[in-house]
Amino acid sequence: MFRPYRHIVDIIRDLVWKALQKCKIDFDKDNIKVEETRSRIYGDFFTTVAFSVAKKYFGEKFRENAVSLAERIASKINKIKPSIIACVRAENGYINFFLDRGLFAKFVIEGISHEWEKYGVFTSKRRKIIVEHTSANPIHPLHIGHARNAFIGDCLARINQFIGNEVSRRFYVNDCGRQVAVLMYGLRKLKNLRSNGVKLDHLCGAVYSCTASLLEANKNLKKLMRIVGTFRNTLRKSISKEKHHSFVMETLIRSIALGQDEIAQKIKAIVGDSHEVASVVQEIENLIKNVKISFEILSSVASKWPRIYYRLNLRIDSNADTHIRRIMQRYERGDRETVSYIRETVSRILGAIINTLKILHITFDAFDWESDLIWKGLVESITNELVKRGYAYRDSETGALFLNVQKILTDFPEMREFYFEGKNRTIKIENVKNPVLIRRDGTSLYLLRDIAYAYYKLQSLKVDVSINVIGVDQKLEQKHVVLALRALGIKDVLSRYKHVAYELIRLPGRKMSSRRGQYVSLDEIVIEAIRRAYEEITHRCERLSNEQKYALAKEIAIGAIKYALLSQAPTKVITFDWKRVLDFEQNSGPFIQYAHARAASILRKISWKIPDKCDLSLLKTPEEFEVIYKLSKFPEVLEEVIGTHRPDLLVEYTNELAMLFNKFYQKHPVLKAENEELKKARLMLVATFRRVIATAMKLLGITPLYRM
RNA sequence: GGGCCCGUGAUGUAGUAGGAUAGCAUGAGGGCUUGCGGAGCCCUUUGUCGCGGGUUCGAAUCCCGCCGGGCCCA
Repeated sequence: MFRPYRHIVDIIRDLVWKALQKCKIDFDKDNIKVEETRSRIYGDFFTTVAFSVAKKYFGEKFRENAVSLAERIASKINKIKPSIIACVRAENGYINFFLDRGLFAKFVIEGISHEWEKYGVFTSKRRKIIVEHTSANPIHPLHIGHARNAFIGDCLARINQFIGNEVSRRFYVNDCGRQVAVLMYGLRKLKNLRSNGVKLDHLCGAVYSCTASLLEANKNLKKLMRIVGTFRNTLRKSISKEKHHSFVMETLIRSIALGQDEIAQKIKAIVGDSHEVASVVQEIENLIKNVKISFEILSSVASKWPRIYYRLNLRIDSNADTHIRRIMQRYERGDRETVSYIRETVSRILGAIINTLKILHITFDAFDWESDLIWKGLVESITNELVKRGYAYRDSETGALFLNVQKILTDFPEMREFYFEGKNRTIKIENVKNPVLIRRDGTSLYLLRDIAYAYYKLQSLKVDVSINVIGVDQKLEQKHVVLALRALGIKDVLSRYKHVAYELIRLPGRKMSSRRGQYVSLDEIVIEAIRRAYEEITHRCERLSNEQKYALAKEIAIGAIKYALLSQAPTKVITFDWKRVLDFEQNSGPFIQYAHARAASILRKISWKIPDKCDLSLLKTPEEFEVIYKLSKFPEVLEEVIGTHRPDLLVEYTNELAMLFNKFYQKHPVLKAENEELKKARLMLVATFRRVIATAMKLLGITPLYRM
């Protein structure tokens, strides 16, 4: 383990602490904050410890004391400092540290070359870890929302593996939900459906969207009809006194239903605005809005997949819901025919999904089927255990089985802060709502199966930590999972089960939805990106063969897509934009690949024979120093990424590193350096840079390119 | 109605365990190449850090209230 940045910070902290002691000032060493300066005019590191001390010991005359204190500390440090710190200056209460750039260069580059491809590993602890990610419903193609999930999960898995953890990448196959049953129902209605060369996940996605949209539209229509009936009665009652003709009511209903707002307004004016009438009108208007939306969706789905849509439209049953529920029940029960049909279909769709991910260099170690958890009896035993321990109860009124979150929060105080996120003063435990685990009709909810799965991962697979990349919309549900695990006796659940929440990707103006067929599929993005990259390459390198060009274009395209999606903090909502995803300019995947290729090109010219001995302390120019300084922070960045689950920090780091290298490259010749010694030292710097950025890129899942 | 997240130049963003002149990219304008690969580099331009209070020597950062967007639960 080599952590140069941290090493220097420790040295400085130690110096400051010793100086404080000499000044007879008592101050906790861990509270001495040493940071990187924002601008080099203030040196390379600084500390504000003088302010903290002044605040602690002198309330008034604060400023004077801080300033003079900083000066005293600085002069003390100057007497005892090691040679790697060139000088220490007090300015305005700040204490600034200037490195000896030559010694620093030697220290950092020698250290890195000792570790080489292992540089960046910041811990020696070995742990068994699961990273569960993507876990998309196996009924439609992946869209960019899933891509964000996959990239975050894959990056975290890669880093964990890199630092020496035993990592298992898992995909949770959600095959017991209603969605799968809906798809199966649709497929059955479309016997002998031909794929015509369409990838299976895309074909099934179309069937699913069409089926689900039709079902939703029917449901909304039925609801509307029902309420219109009620509305008539209400109106009759409230208007009869005024002896309006029923003709008026009919016209009102029709005008609302047809969206003739003006007419509706006029009639409402005549009828009058009793509360009763107003609320029913409101309800009808909402329902009509829903019906309208349903039909808009239907028309968009129909125009996308006319063949499937029209065939389905003719064949769908009026009681389709019953059929679907029956499919679910048969599957859960293990009915042989249903099982083999669903298993086979889902496996094939899953295969198509895996293919998409494989192109993006994302693979899995295991697929955990939801149905297996049920068939093995795990869900049942978890339920029994929760009941036995008194954390699940049957509600006499509703007949449903609830998870007793209130009791868990009462019994385990440490879970309160987690659940309320620090703001436990405003909410009371008795106001918390207990979630349902099993409905009255005996069907279980996702929550229960998710609890079983989480329990399985931690206890049966015996891992230290389970990292779960799941959208923020699941936040509450994930909290319930953690609470349930605590109730089941896992005491250290808070440190072992991590929900990595990421925001969803939106289409301009609306949410992405597989159910409604509104999405941009990952496959089409990949294809388009490769096409763009291929075009670009054709302009640049004419000599390459078509296969070589294609292979390069593929890696560049993948780099661009991954970069675009990983570069933003997971907490931010991304609105999808082709321009951003296909950006090959600066601050992009290809940009860092280009920097790597430039360094590789230099090294290729010396046949990769990196000088073994050279005077690294010759590397003193600002451009050289900045690259080295950035290199020294690599392990710290990885630690931060692991601690916060934020791959965007690594993306940012890599981009900055590439930028600094480009600046160095532009200004200082390497192979044509002023003298032989300097050339060797710069070659060493280039080799070290290439090594570190290659590691960083691999951790992001972006392929380092040697030519492009 | 209750809770969580986000709000930073025209656009997309970094910085939020308080610290110096708010960093970067895109866009726009100008310049650099017979080269260690120009998918690059340099310069110019654009900010009431959503709004209003408060705490502090010091606030984009912490506290309170509001506004806008997203999500979850009703």
